[in-house]
Amino acid sequence: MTTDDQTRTLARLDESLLTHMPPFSRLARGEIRQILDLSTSRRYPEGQSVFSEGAAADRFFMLLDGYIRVLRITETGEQIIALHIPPGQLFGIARALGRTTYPATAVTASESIVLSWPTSLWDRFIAYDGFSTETYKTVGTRVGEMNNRMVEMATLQVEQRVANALLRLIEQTGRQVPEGIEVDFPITRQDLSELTATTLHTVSRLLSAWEKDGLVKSRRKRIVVCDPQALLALSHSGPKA
DNA sequence: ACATTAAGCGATA
DNA sequence: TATCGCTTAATGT
Repeated sequence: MTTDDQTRTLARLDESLLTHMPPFSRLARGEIRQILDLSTSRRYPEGQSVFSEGAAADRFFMLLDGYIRVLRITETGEQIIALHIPPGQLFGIARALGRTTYPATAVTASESIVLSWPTSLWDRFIAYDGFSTETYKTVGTRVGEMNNRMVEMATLQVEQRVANALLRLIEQTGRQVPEGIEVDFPITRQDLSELTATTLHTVSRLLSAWEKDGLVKSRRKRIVVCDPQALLALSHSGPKA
């Protein structure tokens, strides 16, 4: 929110941008044209805040490219990462949750292209064929994921939590590379620790140990999973003897 | 089985 | 050069 090329609309957007995004895939070309003409597109550099927890939800968003990190801040100022959002998904859809403020903060995990609309248009969007069923489907998926993570936090040990988090990351945002599957955006040990409720030190030690056993390969801000099978086995093995 | 503290090192800007 | 990401050891709970 500090430096602004604020609401700069990029060069005229092509309809094909949205035709294959689930919330809009059932719409006619003309409808998509209208929707695009009502939208504002903006590019965010890595690490930029798109909106903040508690702020008035005056807009809702569609991620065209990049990755969004959804996080909350605790009373003591620590960050908790709730989930990551891949391209093609809506976010900041407070109205879908019956809220007038954003329930969490959204930060770009990598350079991102974001489309947004005023929340006042939400009811109009809901009327579009397939829009509401698709958006509630993604809401359901996210709630389910966070629910699973709650159970994990309460029952699993740190090593298994981190293994699970890594598996989900490559499943949702993985990119095939020669050595294996790489998390598609820059991610630090600190980030991974905020995802799994542990410390960056523990994550660092785990990754070092896994790397020695050939399960992963990591450099600064980049993590490649070489052996998902072994990681999966680790993720649901009981406490160590 | 973990967290915390501290120290140090290479990469990055 | 200063900061950041990362590693490791030692120590505490």
